[in-house]
Amino acid sequence: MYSKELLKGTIEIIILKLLHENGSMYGYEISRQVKELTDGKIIISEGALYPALHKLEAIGILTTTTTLIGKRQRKYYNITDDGKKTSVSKIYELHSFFQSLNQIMHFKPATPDASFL
Amino acid sequence: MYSKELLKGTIEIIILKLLHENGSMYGYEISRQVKELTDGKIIISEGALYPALHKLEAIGILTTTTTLIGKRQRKYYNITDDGKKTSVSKIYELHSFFQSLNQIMHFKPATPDASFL
DNA sequence: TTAATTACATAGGTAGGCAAGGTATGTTTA
DNA sequence: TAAACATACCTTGCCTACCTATGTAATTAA
Repeated sequence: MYSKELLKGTIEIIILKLLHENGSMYGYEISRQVKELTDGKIIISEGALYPALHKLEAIGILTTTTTLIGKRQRKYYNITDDGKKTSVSKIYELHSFFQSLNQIMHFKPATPDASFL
Repeated sequence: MYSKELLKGTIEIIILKLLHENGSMYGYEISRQVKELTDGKIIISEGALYPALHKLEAIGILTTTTTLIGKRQRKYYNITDDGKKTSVSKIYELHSFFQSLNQIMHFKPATPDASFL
């Protein structure tokens, strides 16, 4: 696992990115998918995930629909049109930040690339 | 300027990277150089910079030598051998984190690259 | 002579994320 | 059949890195 500080500010963007791609997901599914996509290297804890989802719902970025699978509830988070716009701008911001950081870190040649949407 | 949260966890790494490259710098110089390298897009505030430098000094990553320029003091921070090791591992960690994030964000093709040292 | 820049520093507040805990159902395995 | 693990939701309390604001003081430019 990485230094806990690095993840700050990125969790919300990760959530929005996944929801933008998939339209609708439930909390546990999001946490699983992040773990799977990163080979277990990025783990979003529940104490970070659920408060973040609730906040995004509260500000109208997400809506929820709850269903029952057997007796167990499952709460789907759906991204709104507003959320999609927010998602795009946040992803863009993260990408720009990376490029700025690269000007210091020289991780790789700065190849402008906007294929992330 | 970027979301303040994104910078979290990276300030220390930025400081170590610059000091590893230049051997010795003073606080104000570091803040200027970060601003210049990133075209003003990344600003390290003094309230973040000086506490970070003091912390790194306290744990033996940096040493200091104070000189006088006219009547004004200037405090140079020098990176120790221990600091160089820390620097390398932190930079590597940041690079790995970026690669993991890319597996979610698809910013660009994941081209393994270790030319950042 | 006033403003901007250089150069250091600290105090107080914010907020995101973590650790830990709680509740409950479903499934596997020993 | 019992224990262990996985699924699925959630909250509280705490940490700490960072920001804003403020302070001091010398130097330089307008």
